[in-house]
Amino acid sequence: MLTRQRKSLILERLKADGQIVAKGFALETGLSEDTIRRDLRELAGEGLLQRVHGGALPASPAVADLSKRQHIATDGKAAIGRAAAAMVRPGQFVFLDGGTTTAQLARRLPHDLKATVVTHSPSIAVELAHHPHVTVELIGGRLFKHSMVSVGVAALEAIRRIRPDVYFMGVTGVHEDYGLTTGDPEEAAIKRAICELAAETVVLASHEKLGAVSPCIVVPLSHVSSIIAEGPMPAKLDARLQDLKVGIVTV
Amino acid sequence: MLTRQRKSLILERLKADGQIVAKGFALETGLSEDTIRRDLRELAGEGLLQRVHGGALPASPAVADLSKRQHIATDGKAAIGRAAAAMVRPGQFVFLDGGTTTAQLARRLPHDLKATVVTHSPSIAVELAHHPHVTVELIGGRLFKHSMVSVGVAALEAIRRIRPDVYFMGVTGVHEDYGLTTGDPEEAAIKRAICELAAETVVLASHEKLGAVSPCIVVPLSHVSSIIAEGPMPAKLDARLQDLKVGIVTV
DNA sequence: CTTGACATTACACGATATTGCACGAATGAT
DNA sequence: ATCATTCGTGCAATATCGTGTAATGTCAAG
Repeated sequence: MLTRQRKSLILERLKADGQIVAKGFALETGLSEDTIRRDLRELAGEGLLQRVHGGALPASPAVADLSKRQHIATDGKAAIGRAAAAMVRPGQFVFLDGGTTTAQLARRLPHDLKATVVTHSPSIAVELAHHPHVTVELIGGRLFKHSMVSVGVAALEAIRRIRPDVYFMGVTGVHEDYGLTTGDPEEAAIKRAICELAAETVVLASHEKLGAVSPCIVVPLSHVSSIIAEGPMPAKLDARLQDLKVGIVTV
Repeated sequence: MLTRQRKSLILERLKADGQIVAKGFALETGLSEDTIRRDLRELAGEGLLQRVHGGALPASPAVADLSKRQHIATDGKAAIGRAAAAMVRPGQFVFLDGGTTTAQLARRLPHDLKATVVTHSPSIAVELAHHPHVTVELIGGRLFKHSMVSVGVAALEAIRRIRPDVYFMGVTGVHEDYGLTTGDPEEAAIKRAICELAAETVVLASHEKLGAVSPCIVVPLSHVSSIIAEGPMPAKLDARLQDLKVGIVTV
């Protein structure tokens, strides 16, 4: 990777996330920490960003407006995204769910990854536009604005035609008895369909989802291959997952 | 290999990949690194690319992502967007093309408008998420990242099932003889399909598009109901449009 | 056909830039 | 106060750059 590209990548990320963590960024990009640190120092010298211990912040503190702050995902979601991104193998055919956590995943995919990503979320698609070697396949349908995903029969029909290697699913509840749940019945149906077609299903769950239950059941826990969760797993849920031989990754 | 060929090969590759690595390119082409470097230096001298250590990057930050381009929308595009937004009637079934101009349209739609908007562009869909009473229908397909629109057979198939009241089309060329043109054949085909299905087609053209021609023909001017253009219309084009009874709105 | 002017290319080499590593200093967390 | 990170600097290894030079190829005039 060329120096210039690296630097613009850093600035881009900085604008998107509102921060850069030197070590994390080095890991994501596969570059050495030294190089990243050097770049950060130089960019700071040019006044393009503000160097801080551990990473960097945008040069102008004005960027800290409220709308952007909302977009800054919690550290937990970022960590989940990073862990999930690391699971994607080159050449795979991946289905990405909608939601802020999966958006983090999309952003964290290695910059040089060659793969095909299918999604029913326009915001995820926009996110993936920056990845030069990722082919994006968009699932159409009626847009459910709350979650920013396509739903309805058109979406279902399009989904039925694909067989993803792995489905990264976002949910609002992961419960030992009720399984995976979400708030909208249409969305639940779509998730269910994808889950049944995908060879593997990986669930991304930030802390508040663990042990929680939402109105609509997606699938029981037995349909899940792995779960990437934030923080400590509640004992009951953990036991249940172990029982079902579901892979557990905590970040 | 001739110098000219080499140079155009370099520029072509640069446009496709967004970067050139001197050593790698030399290896691929079987040419010596010196030659490549010389070419790069010369091209940089002509301002056709940007020389960096290790290779070269595109001269214009035109490759800068669409989101950036949207934010620097010209006043003209904003005005076109506003005029077009005013044409939308409540309850209509509208197809919105991708592109920066149509993004302006989406942003300018009255906040209380009740209508259905179909689009094959995820960025337009994201834009429309803020409109509480607009139902959004997304057309899926393979994502053509340059323009951020779905293309391919899947997109075409989905489009064939709808009959929009009005199609707001963006193009890169509006010419008295060649009609409407754009840069990508797939995209042109999609535009053509939508145009044929829509009851009305309204073309949005910022100033630089008037009288211009791009490689791929979409449809002749006779297929257009109205055109919303920025600034003075070239005389020939104006005459031709009048002839064909195409409505003309200048902003 | 030969010759010489000119352009292009490949190679050599010193100069410069980049990178990764080591180590002591600085920083932040416990 | 202690400890683990993170930082910054110096340094050596490597990669890349630009220039000079010789070799090769092209072309037109003689």
